Amino acid sequence: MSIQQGSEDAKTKIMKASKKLFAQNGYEGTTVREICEEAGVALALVSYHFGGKENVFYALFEAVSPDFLNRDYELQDPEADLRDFIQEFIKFRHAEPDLINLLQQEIIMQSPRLEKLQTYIYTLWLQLRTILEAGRERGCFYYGSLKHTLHFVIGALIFMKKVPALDALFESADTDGNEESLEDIIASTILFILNGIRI
Amino acid sequence: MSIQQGSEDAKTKIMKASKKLFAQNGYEGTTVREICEEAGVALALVSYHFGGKENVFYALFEAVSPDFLNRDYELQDPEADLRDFIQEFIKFRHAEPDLINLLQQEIIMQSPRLEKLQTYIYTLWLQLRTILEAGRERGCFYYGSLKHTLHFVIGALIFMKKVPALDALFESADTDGNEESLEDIIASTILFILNGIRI
DNA sequence: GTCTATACTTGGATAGAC
DNA sequence: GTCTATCCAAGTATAGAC
Repeated sequence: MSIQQGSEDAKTKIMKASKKLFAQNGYEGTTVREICEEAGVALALVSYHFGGKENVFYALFEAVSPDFLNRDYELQDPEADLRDFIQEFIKFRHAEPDLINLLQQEIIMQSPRLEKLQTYIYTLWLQLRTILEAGRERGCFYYGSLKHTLHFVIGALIFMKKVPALDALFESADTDGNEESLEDIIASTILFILNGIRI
Repeated sequence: MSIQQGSEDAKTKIMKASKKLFAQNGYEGTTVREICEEAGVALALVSYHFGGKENVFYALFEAVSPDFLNRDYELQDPEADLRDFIQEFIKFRHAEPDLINLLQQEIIMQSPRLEKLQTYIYTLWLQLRTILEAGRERGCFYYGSLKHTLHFVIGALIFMKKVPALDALFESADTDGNEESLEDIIASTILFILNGIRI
């Protein structure tokens, strides 16, 4: 066994390059040639290591193990659970922005690849649904339609993307020039969502 | 001049077909061949009438004149303005779901076509921003970061898509079997957003 | 204005040398 | 395990008849 020294192997390079490019230009908007050029390896290596473009895509998600996916909520205090859920989601989003970005694209495009990703997505949003339901039962939360509320919350959590075409819209939005720490973002997201459904 | 009788001309057929397919499979996921097949016309007619695939795309947005884009808010009562804005947006979304869907995809994918669509988008969300700012100044609304609040509200408004992969998540979410009238959706969206930012 | 047939381009995957 | 060179499929756009 050889110690990893200096440059990584082609497989790793391909995964890093593809994560970046997929997030930037989408799955279909990215070519294998671009990936290999970005990775600095030969074209053939995508087929050799992964067996095709599509498998590179799946490998990106398999490589990540989001701890919070397996988090078990006690549901004793749904409001605290919801705060925790939002916090964990935003932390993950912050750690893996490209992956979240890519996932978001795939969801919106209803890509045929979603089926194999269903496990990740479904588990995640099911936690949210369970918390929301428990909260309503216990009288912590108030909302009319669970379905719509899920849409609202997911939308608020997932839609956080830098859109060059809209930069001017958000620019100088908060002129006090404050830094946006991760904590600030978490706090204001929790505030917005909880206010939206709290009695 | 001839009266339109029975079947439309190829140009209209192409626009209808492409709106449907673009919304369903995305711009890049749709081929000119598919469009012409769906429209029941010959392949060459896309180039003949529009000068290429991309111009078909733009034609879809040029054809629509969303009245509410030019709506002028007095800002005397920001809360009422916001209610009105949400209502008008959802009504438009309901009337042109394919177009909103397509726009949403393009935004998330940061497509190169967004530049030419900027006019529509920018005007729309600028109205929202203006209302939010006026509301904060007048003490109707409370929120920490304008930028994040814009993200939340836009996310809540725009993310409303049937995702087959997540159907089971929303299914039987509201077991009371109520019909979802447009008014219900509007009401619950207004409720969620206003609660989120109201003092 | 609409058709059929085809040219041109690009992208994914493979063969075979090293 | 990585490379270069090549094949094949699919997509856009064009030419030319009707």
